Amino acid sequence: MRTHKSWYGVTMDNTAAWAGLLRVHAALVPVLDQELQAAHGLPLTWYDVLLELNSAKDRQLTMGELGAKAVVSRSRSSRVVDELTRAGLVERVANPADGRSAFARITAAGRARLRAAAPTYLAGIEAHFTSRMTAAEARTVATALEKVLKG
Amino acid sequence: MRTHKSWYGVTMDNTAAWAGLLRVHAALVPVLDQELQAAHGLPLTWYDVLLELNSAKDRQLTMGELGAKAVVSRSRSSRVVDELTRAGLVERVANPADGRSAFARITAAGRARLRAAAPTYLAGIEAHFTSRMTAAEARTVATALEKVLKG
DNA sequence: AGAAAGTGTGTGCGCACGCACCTAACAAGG
DNA sequence: CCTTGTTAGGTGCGTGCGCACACACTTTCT
Repeated sequence: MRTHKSWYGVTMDNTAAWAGLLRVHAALVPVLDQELQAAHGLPLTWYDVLLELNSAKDRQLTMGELGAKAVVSRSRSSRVVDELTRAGLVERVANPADGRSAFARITAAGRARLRAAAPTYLAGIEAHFTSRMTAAEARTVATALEKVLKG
Repeated sequence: MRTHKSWYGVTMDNTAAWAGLLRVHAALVPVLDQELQAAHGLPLTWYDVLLELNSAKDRQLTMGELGAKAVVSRSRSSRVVDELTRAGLVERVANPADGRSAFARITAAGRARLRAAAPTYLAGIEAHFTSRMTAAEARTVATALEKVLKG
């Protein structure tokens, strides 16, 4: 140990990657969220849930699946789906195979809203994140973080 | 565009890095926070603030500086310093050069607590994050994210 | 010096979030 | 069929968080 200054600090080489992740998250999430909300009235959470539903089989997911795939928790997902339902972007549909669970399915309006908002989000990611690094670095970051998730 | 499936989704190559960052953050922060809290009664926010103060000149920082450097906002930093003061890990000391501002300075007890907690945090980062990628990848992630912050 | 503009902090307030619990519905075993 | 255990989902509740405001002090300008 103690190969670098302040061995118990996140400024150490081994932990610089993690420290950077924390800072970048803290810095960029509010910016992207506000850009998205200002341009399309969509909170980042709504976008994430809509995206997950849209890419799912039959464009629907149970609450459990949604909570597992999305960034937010299951209980939070349930409330977000409530809001999205009130906004007409998602509909709750009963699960014939299991009376306990109900699917959340994205509506046509939801898909339209998602398609409209996507360019804004992508442009924000590009402007604030991806454009600050090389393409090779972006690929490395992606593969490294995916390996972290798989573990 | 449309070089990959679902061009408006974060699963696209260009945005995979950002998507991974969001997921990894959501997955790991609660884990590391609970590990740290279970072992040393330190929330991750406390650790971050203590670390920032400890590495600052004279081991003290104004609220504005702290809010800028730490992961949390300035207003939140003020309250965290309150809690840390109550716990005896930080003390508020008046700024002779400016009557409005007051420094938050880490105490000896605070430094001891930080040094005790550090191995746990570092081990957690290693176990859940760094060990899942190669050393070269970790370096690339670190440099890429630092470039994002500098921009 | 006095007034006006600017800047650093603390704090009331509302919002987003997750945990723990509760209920309803399935599954297993007699 | 009834009982017991298990699982999915909704919801009350506490908490962490940042915004916007208020206040105190400082700086600048006349």
